[in-house]
Amino acid sequence: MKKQYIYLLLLLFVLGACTILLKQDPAIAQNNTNNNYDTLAFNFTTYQPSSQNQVANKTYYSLDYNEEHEQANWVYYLLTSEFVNGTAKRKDNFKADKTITTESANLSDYKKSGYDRGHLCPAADMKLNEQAMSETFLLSNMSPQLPSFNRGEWKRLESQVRKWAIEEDSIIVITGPVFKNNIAQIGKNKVTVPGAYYKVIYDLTKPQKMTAFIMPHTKEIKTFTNYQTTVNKVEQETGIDFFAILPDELEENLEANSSW
DNA sequence: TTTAATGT
Repeated sequence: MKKQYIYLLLLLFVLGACTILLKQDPAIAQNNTNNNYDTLAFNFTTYQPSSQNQVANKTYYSLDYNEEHEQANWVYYLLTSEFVNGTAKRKDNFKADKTITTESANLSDYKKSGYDRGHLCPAADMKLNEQAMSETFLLSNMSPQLPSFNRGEWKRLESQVRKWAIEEDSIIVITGPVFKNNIAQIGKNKVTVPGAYYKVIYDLTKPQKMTAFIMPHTKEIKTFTNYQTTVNKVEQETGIDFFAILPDELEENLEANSSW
């Protein structure tokens, strides 16, 4: 009888140790639980960028809402092959984000503005399930984009990011506007039409690497590869601090290079 | 092709 208790205690101890070990790196630990997508739900704040305004957490991504410009400073999410290869279909159910305390932009702001409701987190990155897809249509995830930009070179960059997610298994993606040389303001809420957009990509698997893009928001534009840059450059342009949790030396090294 | 949207 006593021996059985000892074995039971031993088993519990081992299980406990395993749980603690798996929890050490949330983003990677989640990736190991292939069949439970709820753990991919956005409960990792480890690599969240510095916030300037209201952070709103969605199920599969989070964003920092900038009331002055009526759009996010950044959207941030983990992109895996499961998200890219999902089967959820677009429903184009654009809607205001009622969780934004200062109120998000609304549908009439964009109506007949001549600008697309451009997704910051693309709908095609959230094919995992209906809820994931639906949450990308919140107006807090939108930025007014020239149709030629949104459906052209920016779209091609978004496709490339999805290819990287499949190649690398999982990557962290951060996307947002650069509020410099802004083009216009649209609607009653005066939604800023930004002068440029950035993307920051971080592959956590070893060897770790980062890359970034800053693309001018213009009709005339070169192939997106011409706009590849470093995370440091994006920090300079936006004032956002990315991956502050990394050890300083690693952060400096990764952010100074565009090693993709 | 699908993806990303607008207008009817």
